[in-house]
Amino acid sequence: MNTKSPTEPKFRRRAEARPDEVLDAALSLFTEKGYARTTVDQVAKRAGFSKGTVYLYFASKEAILEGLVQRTVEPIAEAAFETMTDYRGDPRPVLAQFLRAMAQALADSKTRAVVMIILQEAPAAPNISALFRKAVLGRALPAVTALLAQGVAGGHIRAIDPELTARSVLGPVIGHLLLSEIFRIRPEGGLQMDRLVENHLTLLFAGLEPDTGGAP
Amino acid sequence: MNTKSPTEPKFRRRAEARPDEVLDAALSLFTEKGYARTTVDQVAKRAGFSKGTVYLYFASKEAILEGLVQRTVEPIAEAAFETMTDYRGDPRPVLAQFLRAMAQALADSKTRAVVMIILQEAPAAPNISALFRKAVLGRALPAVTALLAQGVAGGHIRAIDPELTARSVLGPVIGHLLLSEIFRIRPEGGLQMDRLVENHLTLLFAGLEPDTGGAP
Amino acid sequence: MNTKSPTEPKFRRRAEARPDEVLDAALSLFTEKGYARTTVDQVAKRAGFSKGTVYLYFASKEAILEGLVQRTVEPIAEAAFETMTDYRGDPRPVLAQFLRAMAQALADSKTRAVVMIILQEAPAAPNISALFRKAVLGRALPAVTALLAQGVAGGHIRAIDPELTARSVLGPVIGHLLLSEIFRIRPEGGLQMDRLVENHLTLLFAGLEPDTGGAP
Amino acid sequence: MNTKSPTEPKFRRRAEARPDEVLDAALSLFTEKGYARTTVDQVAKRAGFSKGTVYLYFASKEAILEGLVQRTVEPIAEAAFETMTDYRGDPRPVLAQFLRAMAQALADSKTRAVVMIILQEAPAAPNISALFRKAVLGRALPAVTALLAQGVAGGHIRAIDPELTARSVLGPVIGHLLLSEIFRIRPEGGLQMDRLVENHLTLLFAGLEPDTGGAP
DNA sequence: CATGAATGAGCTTTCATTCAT
DNA sequence: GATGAATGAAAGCTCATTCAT
Repeated sequence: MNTKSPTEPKFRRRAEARPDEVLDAALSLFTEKGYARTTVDQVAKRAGFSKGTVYLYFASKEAILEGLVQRTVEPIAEAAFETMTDYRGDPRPVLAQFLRAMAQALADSKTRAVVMIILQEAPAAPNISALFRKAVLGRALPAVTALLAQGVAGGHIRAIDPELTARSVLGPVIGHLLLSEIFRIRPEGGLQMDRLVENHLTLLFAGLEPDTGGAP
Repeated sequence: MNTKSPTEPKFRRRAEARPDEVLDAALSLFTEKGYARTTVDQVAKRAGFSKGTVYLYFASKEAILEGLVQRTVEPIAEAAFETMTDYRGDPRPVLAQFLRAMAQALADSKTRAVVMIILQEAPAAPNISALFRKAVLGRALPAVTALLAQGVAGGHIRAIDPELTARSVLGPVIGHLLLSEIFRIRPEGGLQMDRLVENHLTLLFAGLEPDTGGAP
Repeated sequence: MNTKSPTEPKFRRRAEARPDEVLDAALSLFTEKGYARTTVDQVAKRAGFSKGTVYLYFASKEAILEGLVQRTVEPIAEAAFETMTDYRGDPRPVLAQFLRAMAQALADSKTRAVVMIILQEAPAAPNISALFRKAVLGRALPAVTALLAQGVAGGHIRAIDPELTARSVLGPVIGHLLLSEIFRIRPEGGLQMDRLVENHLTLLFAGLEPDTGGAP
Repeated sequence: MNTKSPTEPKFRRRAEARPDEVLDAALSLFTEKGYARTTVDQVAKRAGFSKGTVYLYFASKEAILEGLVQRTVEPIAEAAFETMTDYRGDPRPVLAQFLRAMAQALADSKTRAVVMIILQEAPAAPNISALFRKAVLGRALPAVTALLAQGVAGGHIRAIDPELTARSVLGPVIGHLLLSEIFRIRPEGGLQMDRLVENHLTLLFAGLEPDTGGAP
């Protein structure tokens, strides 16, 4: 027999979980209605406490958004960029590893939701976009570009433009995400980000194959 | 007895031009500050008349947004899908034509801006995203998918998954757009959407080349 | 029969009187309950329109306070300081004129109320106190001090400290005001600021009389 | 079984000191930022304990203000009015004694600060001003008035209006205080309330000298 | 006793929308 | 048709007060 009251206690003390509860509630609301149309009061209610409590943990509504981004972005960034530095040789195995890491990160629906919010709010919230640019894009794009450049230089891959080709590497993943999250257009059976990545890798790897000279 | 001033005003905008002027003003403001942070008054001022006049032509702020999307989306859709229906043969020339048409459409900064606004406001205004889905995506994706499927069936291209490969076809363009518009990450010298497309086509076409299993 | 509705029109247009109506309402409320405990909504209601209308004419609650001070302070300042510059001779007639001007200004209950509000809000609202200091005190005190100093130098009055004596000149008026407005302590029959000034002048003039040397 | 820690805490403030610590903290904050802009939390923090503890000793924020006034006002009142009752003769020595006592009381910066707070909060907290009126003004003014009246009656001083002259006696001290505390206008070298009083007494005593209409 | 997490009423301010002129 | 003054329902945020621990 449980000595605990059957109803939740009105006050839970010293809850270090609070900030995360706020972020979770905010995330679901921001996803549903967008940041601008979500009120702090709604966030509080969904998290299960009152407006004032939110402000105990976050200085402003915008700070909630930043907290959300920070919580999500760092892990993504960590996971993805370790293998790429100073690699020499055929870039393809590294690209495969990188894209699969992205697919895995984006398998988490919270991560996906935060990425979408970043894309949506970045133009109006400069520090959000700066944060994401610094932690993710500013590292991923140069890394892929450099990887491709040395692959071209070493004759491992076709002589494409490395900077533009970086978009061909990453773009399909982003596009797939957008179609799914914004327009609800996704393959039967769900997102299937890993299948997307594998199909994309097949195409990409064949595309990158150095020209052996003898095509009709 | 003519109570009217004998001199006609030198410039009198025709009333029919009004809605477009409102939409232009709204577009530039929505791009600068986002939909939510733009006031109807600002739109009116920038368009050169007063708040009340805006409401003469648009029933609500959201109607302006819808008008904006409608005005832009229709032409895009028209331009892009004519060649693709019931085509038989190697899909690559058609894909090239299609992607170049997209590049051209997106060369117009107004078009780009509207697309970005759709991405940003989609969760808040579902009818906006529905409009875009119906007019553009719901036609482009099936068309590309069908095109690829018959190419695979006819042995013109490698045996990839047509539905997923459609993302590999379109994704890089979307990704390039996002990087440029949201994060201001773009090649030196500007967007260069056509260079992106040409580089992408090179890669894509090589990637789609059927595996001949051993060259000539 | 009057075609006009017997009830006041809901919308009175282009009312240039609005700012003054707001200031009058604000003044009475600030006097009753203090600035901090008065809400903008109360000001609006008392002025006879809605909250939003107040913000059509004043950018913020604090701007109302500043408007109030500005409206009152300038006239006071103008009225009082003309005669005092570069005067040579017995200061007493000039002091009499000056104090009577003050008494007259403070005979207006709005002026009194604003002065009280300045005294009350100045410590917390630095620009208020700066405004009053610059327009009134920064001119009145040096003027009186200089007037007394030359009176002492010319042997017209007793050898007192001019700077401190300026407080003896002005203090009774201020004190009388405070007692009346804050503590409701006033002579039977009302404020009687002019009687106060006349009594004060009698005392002050006798006090300033140069010592003729022959006292017991 | 002693559950208490065996080592006594080195410094344990006696609980009786708490209210005074709260009042001191409140006084400094109210002086800095005004009553309305000071939060109970700030008071608690500055006093060195937590918000809840403040409410152990004071029922409300306003009760702190009242406590502050009460603590200060009583001693002033006691100090000042002993000599004045039923005095017969030339009022001037008594006035000197009284004003010097006031100067001494106001030499204490805490006392000055409380007086200023009373002036500022009076309209919002009528019981505050009532307290001060009852304890100080309601006694001081009649006392001074009566003293002057019997001085006039006895021919010791000029035939002025006793009630209004009471303002001439006290006003300079009040004015000096206001100039210094509200507008930071004070003589070089600080407040110098005693110099102000001495200068004022010189002037006042000469002013009160009965008109002998022709020297000895 | 002491704490500080939690509350929610209430504040200032904004702005989409209306409508008399 | 145009205008812009007026509205008032929110929104973000603060803070006096309470009370479980």
